[in-house]
Amino acid sequence: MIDAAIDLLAERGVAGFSLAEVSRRLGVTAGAPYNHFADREELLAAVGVRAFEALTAAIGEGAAQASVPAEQLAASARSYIEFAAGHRPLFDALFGGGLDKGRHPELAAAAQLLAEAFIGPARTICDGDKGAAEELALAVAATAHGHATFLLFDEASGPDADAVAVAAARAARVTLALVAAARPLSPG
Amino acid sequence: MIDAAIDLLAERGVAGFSLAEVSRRLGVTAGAPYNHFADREELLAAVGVRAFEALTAAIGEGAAQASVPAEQLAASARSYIEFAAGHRPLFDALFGGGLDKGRHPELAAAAQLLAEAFIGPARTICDGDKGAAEELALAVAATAHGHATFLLFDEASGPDADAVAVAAARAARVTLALVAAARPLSPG
DNA sequence: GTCTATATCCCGATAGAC
DNA sequence: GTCTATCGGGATATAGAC
Repeated sequence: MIDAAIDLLAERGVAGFSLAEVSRRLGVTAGAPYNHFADREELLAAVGVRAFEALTAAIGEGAAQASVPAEQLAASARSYIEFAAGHRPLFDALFGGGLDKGRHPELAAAAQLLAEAFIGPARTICDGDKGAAEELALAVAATAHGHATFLLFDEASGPDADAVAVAAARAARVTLALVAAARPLSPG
Repeated sequence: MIDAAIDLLAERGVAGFSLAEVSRRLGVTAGAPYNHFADREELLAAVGVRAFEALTAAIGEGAAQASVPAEQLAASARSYIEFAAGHRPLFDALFGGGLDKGRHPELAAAAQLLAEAFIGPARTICDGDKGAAEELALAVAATAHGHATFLLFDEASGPDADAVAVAAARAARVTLALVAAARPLSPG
């Protein structure tokens, strides 16, 4: 059922997402989902958890292709943007404001895992300084998110492959600059 | 009428935004707005233009409080985050995906003005190199946007003033790092 | 040219059958 | 414990009156 919800969200976006339509696709009547989820918001949260997991996985795969922490972060930023471009409705759903982290702890946990995907390499870079590592990780994630958002805004209808590549490259470049700034004493 | 729409958006968010409710507040019937706007999306776009203008103005006011370009950019980043925290529904509406820039050129123009608010100081910093200036501006804006988004996500219900200040300070710090990276040859 | 009245559709949620 | 049938509410958009 969550799968059907994801498909629907991917097709119609968060606005066109309704329990009734999910039911229709599953071949049941409109009220059936209420036995499995309290309301529309709860199903959305479940989808959000899946989306966070998918994004985290994409980040991880990107990072795995590099060996040095700085490049891992840069690859993560690239993956972040590619994910946003490739799974736009899910991405919108995550940060579009429809989800309330406070009411759904599982969502907070999934978001935390995403954050840690950035914190891992950052910790190595800022070896020892935990606060600096978290700030670097946040800065890199924020950079990736911002570039992703602006890309989606510019390419409102259909993401152009070239534009995605440009945005990803930019974010990676900025990431390396942030890494360099975070360890001014190490060899660049 | 746009004013009423803005008020409604500010109260109920983009999801609870409907032409019917706007009509109700104006004391007219549900179909009246269709003589002034083709459909719901068109009114939303008009509100989006206003929101972009307000954000651009806030950025400008922030920048005006500083004299040196690097500090102007940092102040702009702070203002960006404070605007997001202070006018959350409008901010969500801008980047929540409900707006199609392609179908509403006025929206693209308003977004362009916002971009230029960042490009101005960046141009001074990257004196001469236009490409570098635009890239720096984009990086700063992306950083501000990312920090703002994560702040709103964390503080889902009611933005805490301290959290806003922390996020704003972080974004400003990152901005200064980006400026420093953009002109490695100038005195820091 | 501006609004009212109306038609049509769809959604969320509850109460009750299998 | 899972679904069907249904109620009530509200939104979009059109057709027609002032």
